[in-house]
Amino acid sequence: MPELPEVETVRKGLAKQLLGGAIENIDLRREGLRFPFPQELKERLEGSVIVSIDRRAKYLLIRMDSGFVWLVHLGMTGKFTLYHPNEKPSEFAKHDHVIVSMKDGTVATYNDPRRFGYMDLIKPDEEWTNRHLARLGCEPLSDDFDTANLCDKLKGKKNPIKIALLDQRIVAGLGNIYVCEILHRAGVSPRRLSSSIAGKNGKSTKMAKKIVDETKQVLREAIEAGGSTISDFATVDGDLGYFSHSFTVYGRDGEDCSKTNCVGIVSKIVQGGRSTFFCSKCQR
DNA sequence: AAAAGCCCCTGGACGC
DNA sequence: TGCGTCCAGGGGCTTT
Repeated sequence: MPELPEVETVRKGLAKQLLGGAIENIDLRREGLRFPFPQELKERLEGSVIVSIDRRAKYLLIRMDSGFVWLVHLGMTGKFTLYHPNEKPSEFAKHDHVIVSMKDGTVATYNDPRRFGYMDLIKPDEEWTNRHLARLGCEPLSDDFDTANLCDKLKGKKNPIKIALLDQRIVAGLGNIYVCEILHRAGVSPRRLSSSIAGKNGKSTKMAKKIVDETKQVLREAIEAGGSTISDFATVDGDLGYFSHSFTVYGRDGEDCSKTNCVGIVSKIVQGGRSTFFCSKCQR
């Protein structure tokens, strides 16, 4: 469930408490999540010190002093919960699959009912060849993601823009909710062909610029709000985010379009097997 | 090569 | 209260 802003919120929460700490023990309470846990995950991480916690797209990259990187994807329902040394849980909850015990007594549990999450262990200097990271497009909040970059990626594409923006090779970190919101803010129909947004002869379109601008804007707002919440996402501290109240189209089918002067009604369609919410009046 | 479809999994909401 | 059905924010993999 977590999209980029939520993962960013989790990253900050984890970093705040775990940075500089040494991992004493990792308890893998099942064989794996979506994929089996890497063979050496436990032994390579135990005893290591966490030197930084970064985010790439929706992945958490927990970097060790040994040069190894612990990659974590939260899937749809992955959640970390942190316990201070003096508030260790007496027993573990259902779906607590990974328990990380730090030398200072801090405990982090990874809970994931649907087990769509996954973990990988990246050897030193092998980040750029990792199967999850190698083909990712640029970070939407970086300067690399601009109108020219987007148009270049969309050039000649015959799929709907909604599908393209969900493709992590085009731009990395957007999910279903934020793509709906971005297209609504940008006034672009989710059904519009990607190639029509790319423009012709290297000339970009106003729609592409709107999409880029609104992408950065909505992500910044959501990160600011501490990530959004729908049903079962909580930040690493257990606090809920409030950005979900700011969704203008997601989950609002049947409601009046919230755009000033627009008299449309939000509708719900299915694209690529997933729900798209949009206003056919102001999104063209 | 690109696009479309399938699948992994549990739980909550809803209808009867 | 107890079913059955549908749906969920992701992405890797296979098929066309």
